[in-house]
Order: sequence, then structure tokens, then C-alpha cells
Amino acid sequence: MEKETEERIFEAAQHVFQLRGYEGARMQEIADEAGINKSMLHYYFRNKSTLFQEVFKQGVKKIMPGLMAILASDKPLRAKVEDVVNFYHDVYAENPHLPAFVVHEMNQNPERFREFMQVQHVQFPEEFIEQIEEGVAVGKFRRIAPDQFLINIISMCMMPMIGRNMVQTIFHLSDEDFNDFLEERRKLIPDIIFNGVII
Amino acid sequence: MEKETEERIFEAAQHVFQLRGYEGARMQEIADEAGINKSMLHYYFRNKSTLFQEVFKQGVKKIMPGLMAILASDKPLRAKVEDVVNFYHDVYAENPHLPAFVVHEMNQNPERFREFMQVQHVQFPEEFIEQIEEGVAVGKFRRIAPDQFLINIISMCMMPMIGRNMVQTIFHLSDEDFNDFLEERRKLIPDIIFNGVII
DNA sequence: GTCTATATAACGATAGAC
DNA sequence: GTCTATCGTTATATAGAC
Repeated sequence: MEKETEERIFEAAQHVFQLRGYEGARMQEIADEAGINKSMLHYYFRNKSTLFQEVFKQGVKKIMPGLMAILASDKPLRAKVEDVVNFYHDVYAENPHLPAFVVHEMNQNPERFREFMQVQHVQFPEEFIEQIEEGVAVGKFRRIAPDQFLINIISMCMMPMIGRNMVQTIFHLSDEDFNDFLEERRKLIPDIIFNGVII
Repeated sequence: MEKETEERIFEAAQHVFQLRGYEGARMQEIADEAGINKSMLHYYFRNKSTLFQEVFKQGVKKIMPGLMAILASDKPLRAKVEDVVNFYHDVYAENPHLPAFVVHEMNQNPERFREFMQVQHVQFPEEFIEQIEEGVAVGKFRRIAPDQFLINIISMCMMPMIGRNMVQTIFHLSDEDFNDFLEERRKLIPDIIFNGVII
């Protein structure tokens, strides 16, 4: 085999859990996909729950630290927004099921999510807050709370990724159409956030 | 008992399925919540799958027809956007777990969702498309595809509802704080869509 | 480390009395 | 229509040989 067994198991678990969720995932499917016996799952990871926790942790780690690092950088606000949007779209391109997975499992167990965010020291950066408050203070921006500002960006990034099937169904988009649709949003979202649609 | 058994079962099923998803839901929990015996579930609804289908159908019906009706009305675009935003926030106030439920189950079974949308004749209204294309043609709006326009609105409405725990965790919002946060968005979202944050 | 075989528990579903 | 009792299946998990 090319890869170590443990790694093959983990990657298979990642795929199955992200696709089906904790409750929908089957240890048998993970074993099949890893090309090993079911009992090996228990040898490397104690049980379904611990295997899942590893996958969930690693999933959150693919998003949160990168996002916070962008918000905490010393770039101007417009550049930060562009970076956030590109970051989300890049992560999605590599992990199309990750956003829906994290959101769903976070809803199933909010306490685990909260605890994990604390342990990882994930914090909404002051630098970003001040940048927006200053823009408001000098009359450059309309009065908007920094959390509302950020949630608007994240919403416009994540929702189409999570609701891909809804988008494709309502607008009759092929897979290729949908990819184009998403790519277009890398420019569109910053434009909407700062300028809206009215010229 | 105040209500008919079948109705009590259905309401319990609605609650449990919306909270835990199809795979996570337990027939026993539905029975307990309805205050009846497990076998009654099979008497009124044949099995778990059919009970779920009813709940899912009814969930989609609470959102899609109302949304499409607003888009197809003869109001000006700004009023339509406000109506859509208010509609989503009103639905959420009554059914806080519904958005996340529909999105998750749609992802678990896209084909069932597509089929359901077809049967219900849910279609993206021409009136809305023309309204935006006209605004673009006369130079009032920046060049934007109608589907992108709509998805931006829906994204900003739904994502905080689906990701409530993420929002509350990152920004340290109490339940009351979060409700205020959402209420503020009824005005904020149309403003962003049309004008962005720059004054 | 990896396999086969099996234990154990949970869950959906049914039979049958009342 | 509603209950109790139970069946049959499937899933996780473990024991033990190699």
C-alpha cells in the first residue's frame, strides 16, 4: 500500500463523515473505503466517536485559524474582504463537503463546538473591529456593527456552498455552470459588500 | 387529549426530525414526545421513511411557495427584497430549526428534493428576472445575474439562522443578543444589497 | 498489525390481545 | 385505536487466532 493504514483510515473517515454526517456514517463504509477490515478502525481509533472527533476537529482547523489570521492582518479592509472570500472559495474547491459538514455537526452538538473554539483560542480579532469602527467614525461607512459586517461576507460565501443542490435545482445549473457561478462570486461578493448593486 | 393522535404524532415528528435529522431521529423519541406508544407511529404512518417524507415536504412548503410568490408579485424590486428578508425572518421566528433541517436533508438526498420541486411546480419567476435585467439595462444597477442577486439575499438571510451556534460562539451573544442581531438584519440586508457599506 | 468470528446493543417493525 | 411483547436486522464493538 502507498500510505500508512492509519492515514488511509482517517482519509476514508473524513470522506464518509463529511458526506453522511455522524449519524448517517457507517463504520463498514469507512472500512471499505480505506480498503481494510472493520476491526482495524477500532485498533487505530478507539471507537466511532473518537474517530469522528478527530475528523471534526481537523475540519474546523481547515477554516477557523485561516479566517482569523486574515482578519487580524494589517491589510486594508477591502483587501481583507477579498482575502476572506478567496479563502472560503479555495477551501471549498479542495473540500466541497466540509462547510455543510461543520455547520451540521456544530448544530448537533453546540457545546463540543464552543469548547473546541476555546481550546484553539479562536477569537474575533480586535484589529478588524477597529478598522470598521474607524470607517464608520470618519463617515466613510454607514453605521454597521463589525459582527454584522463579517457575517454578511461569510454568509454570501458559505450559503451557496452549503446549499449547492438548492442553487443547482432552482436555476437549473449543471456542475460546470455551478462552478462558474461560484467563481464569479470571488469578485461579486466584495463589490456587493462595499457598493451594493446600485450604481 | 386536546389534539388528535395523528396530529400529535406529526408535530412530535416535526420537532424531532428537524432537531436531529433523519438519521439521528429515533422513533422512540417521537413516540415519547407525542405521548403515545411506539407502535402507533406505524399505525398512522407506515414507517420512519414515510413519516419523514411528510415532515420534509411540509417543511419545504413553508418556505418555497411563499418565496416564489413574493418574487412573482408586481411590487418594485426594493419592496420585493424587503418582503423576502422579512419572510425568511418570520418563518425562522416560528420554526427556528427548519432552515438547517431542509438544507441538510436536501444535501443527503438531492434527487428527492429535485423531484419535489418539480411536482410542486416551484419555478424561479420571470417577473423577477426581468426586473433586474431592466435595472441593469437602464444603467441603474451594476451588471449582475438575477440568480446571483437572489442568492445573495437568501444567503444573508439563511446563513445566520443555520449557523446560529457559530454566530453566538464567535461573538459571545446570548440568546437575546442573537435575536436582536437577527432583527437588525431586516433593515440591514436590503441596505447592503442595494447600497453596500460605503456612503 | 491484520484478519475471522462473535458478542452486544439499539432500532425499526410486526403480531396479537383488548 | 391503543397497548404489550417480541421479532429481525443492523450497527458498533470485542475476542482471539495468526
